[in-house]
Amino acid sequence: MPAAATDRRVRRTRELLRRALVELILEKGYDRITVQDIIDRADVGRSTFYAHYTDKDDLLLSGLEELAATFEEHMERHFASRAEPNPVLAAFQHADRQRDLYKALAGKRGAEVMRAGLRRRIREVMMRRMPEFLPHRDGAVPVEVTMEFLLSSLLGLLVWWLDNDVPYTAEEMADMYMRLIVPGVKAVHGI
Amino acid sequence: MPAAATDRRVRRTRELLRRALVELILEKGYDRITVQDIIDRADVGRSTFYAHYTDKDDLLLSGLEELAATFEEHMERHFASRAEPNPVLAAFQHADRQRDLYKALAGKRGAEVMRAGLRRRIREVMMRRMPEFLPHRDGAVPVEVTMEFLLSSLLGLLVWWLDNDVPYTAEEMADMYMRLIVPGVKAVHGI
Amino acid sequence: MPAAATDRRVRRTRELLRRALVELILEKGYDRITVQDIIDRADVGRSTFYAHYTDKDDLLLSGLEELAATFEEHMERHFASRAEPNPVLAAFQHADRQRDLYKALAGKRGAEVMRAGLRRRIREVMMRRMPEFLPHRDGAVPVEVTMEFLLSSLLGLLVWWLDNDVPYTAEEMADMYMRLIVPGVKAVHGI
Amino acid sequence: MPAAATDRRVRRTRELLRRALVELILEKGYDRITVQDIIDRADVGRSTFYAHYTDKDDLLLSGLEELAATFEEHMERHFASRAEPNPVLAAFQHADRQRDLYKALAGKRGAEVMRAGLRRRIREVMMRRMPEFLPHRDGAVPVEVTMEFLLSSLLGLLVWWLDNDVPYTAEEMADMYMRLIVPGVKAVHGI
DNA sequence: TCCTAAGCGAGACGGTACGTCTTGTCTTCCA
DNA sequence: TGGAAGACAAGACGTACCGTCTCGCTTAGGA
Repeated sequence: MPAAATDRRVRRTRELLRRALVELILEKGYDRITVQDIIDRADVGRSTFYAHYTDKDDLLLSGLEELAATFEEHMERHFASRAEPNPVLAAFQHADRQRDLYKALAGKRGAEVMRAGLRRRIREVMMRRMPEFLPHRDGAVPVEVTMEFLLSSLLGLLVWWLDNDVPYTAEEMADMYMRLIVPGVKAVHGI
Repeated sequence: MPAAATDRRVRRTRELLRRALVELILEKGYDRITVQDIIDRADVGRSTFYAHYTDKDDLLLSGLEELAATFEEHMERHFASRAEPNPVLAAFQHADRQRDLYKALAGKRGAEVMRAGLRRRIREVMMRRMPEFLPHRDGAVPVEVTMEFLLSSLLGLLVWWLDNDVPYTAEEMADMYMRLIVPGVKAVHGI
Repeated sequence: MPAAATDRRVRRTRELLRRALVELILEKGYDRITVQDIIDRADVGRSTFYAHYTDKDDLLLSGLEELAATFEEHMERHFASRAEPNPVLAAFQHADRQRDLYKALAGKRGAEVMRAGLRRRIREVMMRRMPEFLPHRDGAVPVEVTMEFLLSSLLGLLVWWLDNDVPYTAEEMADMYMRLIVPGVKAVHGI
Repeated sequence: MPAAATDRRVRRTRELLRRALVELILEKGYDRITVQDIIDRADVGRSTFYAHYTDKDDLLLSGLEELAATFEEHMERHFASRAEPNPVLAAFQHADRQRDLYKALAGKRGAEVMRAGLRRRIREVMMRRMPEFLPHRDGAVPVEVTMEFLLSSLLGLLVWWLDNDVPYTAEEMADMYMRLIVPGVKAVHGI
């Protein structure tokens, strides 16, 4: 079996479908898209679509994996090249450089299921890193509360910034976010 | 015209439909509900449903109006009876006393469209009140950024608290939220 | 109980409904008419309609009774005033003088149920009169066959004449019909 | 494109639908049948029905085309095999051999729209053939009147014979019909 | 003159069928 | 042998009518 060639074709088809989905989301919003729209745009047969993805949602979420992969790379470069690396800044920068993709996936034209997946992933990362910075203290706010707080405010600002094309740079957004959260977190966790 | 009797019947039917929707959301989530489910539960004819609401969404959003109305009342009582009234606390309390309704409308089984509506409403209230407390200053974070920050973190914590039945009281939640945001807002806006 | 006045009102309402139906049939055909159309045109409440008739069909068929009644009168006058009375001619004349009513009830914009009722009624009259003129003979066509033949051809010509506003007089139509059927009937029944 | 296989499937589906309709008409009459009844009986999806026919009426009328096609064949065989071919006899024979189909389509359980279509088709055939046999003469009955007369009486007798399962053979019916009409037509058109 | 019963309008309602739309499965052919 | 074409079953959608119903208003005899 010519495995290499097959792989190439499979990859191509998947790419066509993903691209079509992103375009269509930006044009009319995830909810108004039908599978028919996608396969027409990708110029692919109906059965082909279902051979690769179980769902419209499945196709969408496959985009999340892709995004996460490129974000990892971006993070590594960021940490390698900076004296004071800041993951929040890295996130805003990454989003800025792939605005359309981010808007399609996380923005208001995107799908709730996508935002939920994004949230879960970031939460997982946070759960690994946070306890180290925010040791539990008597009388302090529980770590999980602080984490939901940080998560919601970060995602809220990020999506708002993207959706409305707010004219601040990634650096400005990250800076403002930090200035808003740091004092409270310090006060509450006594660091 | 027999307006009074007709009004009474109309009100009753709408109430049946709203109640049925809330029950069903809590049972299986908004997205999996069909109009047929709703009218079966409410024991109402299909055409009757469409005589009152254009949509499943329309019915859902009518619940938001209702909620907003009862919240107004709650707020007034709260401000009348307290030495140091706190709108955030009032919100957590109101949600606590109508947990099921709030979970159905704003929770993860509810609909995105509902959360968006809720967000818009709260934003409007904030837009009227905030500028007074957060006067614009050179070098400060723009008010709109602070507002999105406060909005996202408040809604994020509220929905997380409801959805997961996190065992803190409304008072504790409001207190933790305030402790997390106040220092940052003070620092940034110099008050 | 104020019976007289009540009767008057009832009669008026029924008349309004019948008139509305006939008008609407001529305008857009029986099948495309809804009960709502009728009561709007008659300016009558929905429940009033159903208080008087069970159905659109019921209202329609009530017109048949009315028609039959006026036809009876017409026949009597016809027989009283003519040396050689001819029921076929009487029928064409009666239809001619109430063209609109006939067209609405029996024509192509009318209803099948109406034509069937008309056919049944005429058949009943024929069944009482025919055997006298067409005594059963060996080898002859059975009376019932002849009767269906006469019935179909009479109604067919009558409706065709009305629906297409064919420019022959009632007298001419009756005459042609007679000239077409008499020789055959005479030959077959040996009279 | 897999045209052959698709064609086969399409034909099969249409056949299933037609068969289901005929069965249902004979069971409960055209008017009482719903599209749901038809697709349940044919074991076909709702959308499939509407992919092939716009309507219940459309499906019904497609049966007329089918009938006309088989009638053409029957006529040719009849004319080829007989010394004195008679179209009227051919019609009665054809109906006799497909009694159920004819009863469903043209009978009293069928639809008015079907009978109207049948009438129109036969009229068209007659219009091509009649003038040749019935040349216009002064004082004679106009050809169109004679034609409506022949059409109504033929269809009337045919449908009556089918609907009531009248125990005469096709030959007897054709013979009686001819004996009833020929003398009149001869007398009137002087042939 | 008031009372009261019937006829009536208005229109909400439960129910049923419609024709449309989308989904995910399947079969068949083609490259 | 994988992908394209597209027929198909399933079932929800929003619309259109139907026949039932409840409610007050009007009206004209009989008290």
